[in-house]
Amino acid sequence: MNLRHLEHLLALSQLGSFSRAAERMHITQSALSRSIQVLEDDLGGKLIDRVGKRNELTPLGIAVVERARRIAHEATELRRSVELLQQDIGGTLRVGLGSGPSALLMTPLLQYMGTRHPGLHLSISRGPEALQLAHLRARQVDVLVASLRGIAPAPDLAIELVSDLRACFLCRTGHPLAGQGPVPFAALAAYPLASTPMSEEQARIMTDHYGPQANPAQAVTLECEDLTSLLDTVEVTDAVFLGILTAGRPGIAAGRLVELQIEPPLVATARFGLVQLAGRTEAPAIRVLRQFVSERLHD
Amino acid sequence: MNLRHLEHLLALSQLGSFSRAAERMHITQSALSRSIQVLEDDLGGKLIDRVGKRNELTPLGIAVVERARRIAHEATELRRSVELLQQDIGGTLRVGLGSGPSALLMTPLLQYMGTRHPGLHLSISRGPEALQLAHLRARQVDVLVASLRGIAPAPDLAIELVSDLRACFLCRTGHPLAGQGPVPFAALAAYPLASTPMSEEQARIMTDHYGPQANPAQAVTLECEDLTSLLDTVEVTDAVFLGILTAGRPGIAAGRLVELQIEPPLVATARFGLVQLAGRTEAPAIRVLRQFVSERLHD
DNA sequence: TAAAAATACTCCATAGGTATTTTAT
DNA sequence: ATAAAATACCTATGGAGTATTTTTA
Repeated sequence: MNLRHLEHLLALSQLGSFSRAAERMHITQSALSRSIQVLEDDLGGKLIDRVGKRNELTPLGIAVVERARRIAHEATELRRSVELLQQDIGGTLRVGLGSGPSALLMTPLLQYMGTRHPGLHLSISRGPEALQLAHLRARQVDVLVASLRGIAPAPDLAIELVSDLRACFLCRTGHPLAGQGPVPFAALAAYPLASTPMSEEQARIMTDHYGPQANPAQAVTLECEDLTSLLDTVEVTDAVFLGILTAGRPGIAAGRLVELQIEPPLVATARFGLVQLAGRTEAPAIRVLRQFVSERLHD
Repeated sequence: MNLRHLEHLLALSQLGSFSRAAERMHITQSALSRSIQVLEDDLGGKLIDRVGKRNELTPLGIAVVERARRIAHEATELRRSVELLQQDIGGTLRVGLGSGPSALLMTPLLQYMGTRHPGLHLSISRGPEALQLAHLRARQVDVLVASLRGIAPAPDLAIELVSDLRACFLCRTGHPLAGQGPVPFAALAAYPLASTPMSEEQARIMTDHYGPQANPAQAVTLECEDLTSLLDTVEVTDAVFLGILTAGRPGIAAGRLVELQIEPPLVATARFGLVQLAGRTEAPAIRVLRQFVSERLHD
C-alpha cells in the first residue's frame, strides 16, 4: 500500500471509470488498472465492483476510501505546510530578546510580523541573557537577539553579529553642557546619568576611557531597562543619556535631543546579533528576523 | 514522498539514530540514510540535523514529523479496519427485512448481533417489499431478508433461497377440530382464520388447493403482521392460524398448540431468502447474517 | 580510535508504457 | 460493434543490499 495507490483509488471512486481516473492521474488506463489490483491484493479483498461501464465501490472499498481520503488530505497538507514553511509564510518562530534588543525591537517586531508576515506564529520571550541562553539550549526558543558582549563564545553556539551600534552621550537641546564643544567626562558629574543596565564588558570600556569614576555602578544614577522612558526623562530634565545613538534618533530628528561631545570621545559600540545553536538548521523564518533586525538596527 | 519514507522519518525521530531506526524498519543503515535523503530532496529542505551521534529534527523536520505521525496512524488504522471488516468483527451491515422475516427474526437478530458480534454496526429497516427493493437498488441497504414469493427475479438482483419453511394450520390444543383426524377445508369456515398478509402467489396456492373460497382476501378474518400476536390469539380462542409451522414451534412444544390436519393436506412452503444486487461484492458481515438466518429458519 | 553516517556499486522488484485481448453494453 | 477494462510483455526507476569511505565524539 502506497500513497499513490490510495490516490488512484480515490480518483477511481470519484470518476467511476478507470480510463478517466487514469487520465486524471496522468498514467495509462492499464497502469491504473494494475495499481488497483495491487491494492486489492495487498488489502486482501475487492475494492471495486466492475459492473461494466459503471464501477462501484464494494463495502470494503467504501471503508478504504473513507480512510484513504483522510490520508491523502493529510499528505497534501504536509506538502502545503512544507511549502509555507520554506517561503517564510508559515510555521512558528520563537525568539528570545535580550534587554537591549527588547527595548529597541519588541514592539516594532510584533507590528512588523503582524502586518508583513501574518501567517507566521511569533513567540517572543524576554529576560536575562543567562536564562535566554538556557532556553536556547533547551530548544525552547529558536534564536536569541541579544547584545553579544554579554555572551561568551561557546562551541555549541552560532553567534552572528548583525549590527554594531555606536554608543554616545545625549542630552536635551537646551542643556547647559550642549553646544559648547567637547567637555571632559568629569563635567557630567553635576548631572544625573541615565542608562540601561550594562554588562561587565561595557563597564570595562567606560573605565578604560574615563577612569574608575566612570564605572557605571557609581556613575549611572538613573538605570532602567526601558529606553523610551529614559529618553523621555532626558528630554525634560538635565539628565544625560548614555547609550545607543540609534535609540535617540527620533528625539534628535525632532530637535529635542543633541549629542554631547565628550573629551576624549567615546569609542564604543553595542554589538547586537543573533545567537543560535551551532550545527542546527535554522528555521526558515529566521531569515525574516535577521532582515528585520539588520534593517532596524543601524546608525 | 511515500508512506515508507514517512515511517522511516518517524522511526529516526523517535530513536535518534540511523542505525537503530534502520534496525526497527528491518532495513540496513545505508538504506535508511538514503531514504531520509530522498525525502529531504523531495520536500526541499533538511529534516535532520546530523550532530554526530545525536540526530535532531530541524524546524522543518518537526513540522513534517507532526503530520507524518498522523498519516502513519491513519494508514495503520486503515489496515486494521480492513482486517476487522474481513473478519466480520467490524463494519456496517444494513439489512432490510420483509414482513415475514421481520416477525420471525428482528428481535433475535438484534440480540444475536449485540451479543455475538458487538463490533458490527447493524441497521435494520422494515417495510413493504417494494420499498425495500427500491432501497436495495439505491444502495440504502446492503441486503434484504424476505419471502421470495413476492419478489420477481430480475437481472440486477441476486436472489438466494436460504430456507424453505412448511406452511400449516395450527389451533389451540382443546380446539373442537383438534385431534379428530383430517378435516375438510370447509370445516374451517366456522372459525376465524388468522394469518399474516399473503402475497399474490401465496393466495394462488391456497385457491389451487382448496378452491375459490380459500382466497385469503375472503377466508382470512384476522390479518396482522405480528406473528406473536396472532399466535397468542389463537392459543386462547377458537381461531385457526395459517402460516409457518416454525412460528408455532414454541406453542406446540409447550402443548398449547397443535397442527390441524386438513384434507387435502396443504403442500406449501414459505420461501425465505436473501436478496442482493447482482454482480456486487457482498459485505463480509453478510456471511454472519446468512448463517444466522439459516440457523433460525428451519422446520 | 571506534562508532555512526554517507557514499559507491550492484541487483531486482515494481510502476509504468505499448500493444493486444477480453468483456460488457 | 464499440468502448472499457484486463492482460502480456518490455523498460526504467527506485529501493535495498554489500562493501567502503568519511565523519565525529
